[in-house]
Amino acid sequence: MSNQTHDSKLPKEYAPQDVESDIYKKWEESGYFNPDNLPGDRSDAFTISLPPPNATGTLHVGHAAMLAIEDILIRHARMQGRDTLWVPGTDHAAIATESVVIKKIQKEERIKDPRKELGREEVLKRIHRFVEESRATINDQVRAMGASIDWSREGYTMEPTLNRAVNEVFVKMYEDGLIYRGHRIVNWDPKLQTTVSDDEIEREEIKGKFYYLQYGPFVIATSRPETKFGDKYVVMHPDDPRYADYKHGDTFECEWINGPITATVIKDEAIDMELGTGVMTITPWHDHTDFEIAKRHNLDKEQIIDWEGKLMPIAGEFAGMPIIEAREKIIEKLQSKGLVTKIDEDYTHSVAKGDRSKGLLEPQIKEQWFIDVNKQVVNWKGKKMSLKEVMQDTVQSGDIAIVPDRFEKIYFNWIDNLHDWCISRQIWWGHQIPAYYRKRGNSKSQVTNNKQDDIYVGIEPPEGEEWIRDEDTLDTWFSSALWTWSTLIDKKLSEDKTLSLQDLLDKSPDFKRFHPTTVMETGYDILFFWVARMILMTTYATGQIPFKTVYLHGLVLDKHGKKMSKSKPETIIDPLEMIEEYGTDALRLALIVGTSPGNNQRLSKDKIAGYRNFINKIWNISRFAMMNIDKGAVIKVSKPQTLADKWILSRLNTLIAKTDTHLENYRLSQALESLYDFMWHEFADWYIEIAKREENKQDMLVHVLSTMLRLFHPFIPFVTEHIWKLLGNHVEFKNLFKNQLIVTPWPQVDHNAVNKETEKQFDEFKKVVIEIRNYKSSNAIKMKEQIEIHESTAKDLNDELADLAQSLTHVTFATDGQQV
RNA sequence: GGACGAUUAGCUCAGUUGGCUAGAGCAUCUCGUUUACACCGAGAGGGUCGUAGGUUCGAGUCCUACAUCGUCCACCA
Repeated sequence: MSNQTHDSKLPKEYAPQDVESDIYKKWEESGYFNPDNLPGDRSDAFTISLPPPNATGTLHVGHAAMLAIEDILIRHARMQGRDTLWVPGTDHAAIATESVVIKKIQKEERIKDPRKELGREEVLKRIHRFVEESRATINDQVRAMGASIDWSREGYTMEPTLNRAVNEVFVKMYEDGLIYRGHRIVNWDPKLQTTVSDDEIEREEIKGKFYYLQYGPFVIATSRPETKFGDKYVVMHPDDPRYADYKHGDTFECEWINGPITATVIKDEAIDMELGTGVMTITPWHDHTDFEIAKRHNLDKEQIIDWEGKLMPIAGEFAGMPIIEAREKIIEKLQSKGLVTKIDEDYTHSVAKGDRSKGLLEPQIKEQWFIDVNKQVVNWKGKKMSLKEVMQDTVQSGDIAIVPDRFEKIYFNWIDNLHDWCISRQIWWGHQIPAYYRKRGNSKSQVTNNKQDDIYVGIEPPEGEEWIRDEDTLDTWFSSALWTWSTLIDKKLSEDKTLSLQDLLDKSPDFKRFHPTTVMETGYDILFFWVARMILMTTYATGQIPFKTVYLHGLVLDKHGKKMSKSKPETIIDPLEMIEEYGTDALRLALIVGTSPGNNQRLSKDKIAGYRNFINKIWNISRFAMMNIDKGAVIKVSKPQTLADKWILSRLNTLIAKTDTHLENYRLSQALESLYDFMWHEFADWYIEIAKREENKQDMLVHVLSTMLRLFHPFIPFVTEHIWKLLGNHVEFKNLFKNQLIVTPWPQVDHNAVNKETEKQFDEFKKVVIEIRNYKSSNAIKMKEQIEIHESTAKDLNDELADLAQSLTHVTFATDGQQV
């Protein structure tokens, strides 16, 4: 029974589950999420690109927080009459998705090595299908959060338009010499069989052994003896007095793991004299520092560990062994030769692990594609700058602001340490690199991507069958970095291959209308991965900044301040379960109140339940109003009659101004706390209590309530929309309810209504009432029908207020405020 | 090793450019079924704002040092 239109039968408790999905449907049908359909004249664009959730898994509570924050900003802007767009989309999440699907195939179909057994085409087909399914699931969950997203503009990092953008940027960078292919030391993940970028590394402190080995006349120290087979260079600082007798380039014979070798002395300033013995041997193939030293002195490099993480034939009897296993055995052998001088059993050092695979990474030399971050060829503000410099400039100049601003320091710190970005990945799922190779001359051997090949880089494949495309795909962040503008490119236009990238941008109406975007709201944990790279790629490709403000939220932790993790299901708060139990609005409040940008927050069911109670309070305030207002009444905003009226109007307008200021400065939590406090502790606790005792409150009640519904709407869209409709059915008021949905306008401050003197008077009155109640409470036991009131307490009140005070305290005292 | 945070009531946290007699929610205690709400109402207790200095008419807020916890970064052999 739909009894909710009969006010007398409005239930005492608000049941979000009964109304939320219908309300969302109405919103979608209204078309208001699409700025093209918004009423009014709108020119000032307000755009947010939704950070695309990964195509894997489901929505977690971190996503929920992100959606709540962005929806608040978006709804507020829309109600203010701005040209408001929120673009959604999905990220293909290359490595993450591919490994999830591979594992799924292995488990469900018992195919050991899907890549080998099914082939590239079939595997990609499966991944596509998987992504389609999980995209639909995620989008429904985004809807459940109430996000007022323009679904008609949904983007996807693997769609043709974005692929076009990716290829265009790649080619442009290649032609500018910003993308190059070269043998560099990369982070190799033996588990996933691909390179990963510096930012995809997790470092972990581990305890291990530290071995001191006799190497000819020197003692060298290492934690990785298994890399030492090929070491034939011994390096020391040129100024080290201990080794002054040895000259750069000196050679000597010495006994080593698998027999005698000839070693060469190298002097290099990278050596720390204080550390260990001040001497080390180098393994350029498997260590970043060593690689740099070898490069400086043009030394030989040799691979010791293969791509699976096993020792190569150079290791002799140890060949084929995994490194950990080999380590002990090598030491045993060295010990038998008397070459181990000392073993430090308790040595902490850090190791690199892949943040996806969690497996140990091995530095390897490999020919890969890189983006040069130091080459000064980027046009920016009339100068030639490097990508690094442009990234610095955007924030330094204030073009982009980061909230909270302390992250600007962290951002600069990251740029200072930034190396060339390795962008090629040896996986299938992703944007394939638009590079093609052709064997030079008439060699019959296979194309090997080496220097002897011709290279062609372009949007379209080159003519001729002998060209073979690079098998590798691009780092997923390469495409995500284009997100703010690639999603605004007109999809039809992008099919026209005759247009340049610049043409595409110039001719895409959405790009011109909505870019740069207004706010990028995302977690601080992907500041480097994504935010910085959007700045890098967007400034380069479009000449524009991607966004004006970066708002960073913190992590959502469990009740005990721990990260929620899949391995500990009891710590996980599932947003969908919370929505089911408490309603979306309550969850949204719990995710916003008490949080501040850049700081982690704790979430518990208790907190959500607390805000569920508040939602119900709003419901009952509205219920009271509707029970006390004649059905079908035509409401006008009449002049305030009593002190209480003037007071609530003054407070209401102060609140509107305060809410505006807070929201403009991204202080969402404080905006909400002011609203909460007014609604409950001023409107409900005082004004409504007085409204029960004073006459003619209909106009004022509708005015305050409808204003509050609008102020609250960005934060708690469902319950406010629901009440808005009920109220619209109940009374007529300034035509505000006729369009049924709360879209516009945002309440304006009536400065005339703000009166500090009135507020002060009312505060005095409140004080008296509280004092009486307090007195009554402390004398509860002796009290019967009446109570003695000190003259001083009530003497300031006029007759009218004295009556009111009596009524509010259920105390009778004599007229003139005299004691009884 | 470098950088950045946090430290405010029993718990979780706000506190905007220095003006605060330091706030909220939860928890605790007392009272209360007054026709919006027990997912409620009325009241109470509870903090020398990590420590030590400094700047200022005035500091939770700015500066310095220290302590504890946490996060990020780094090519320590």
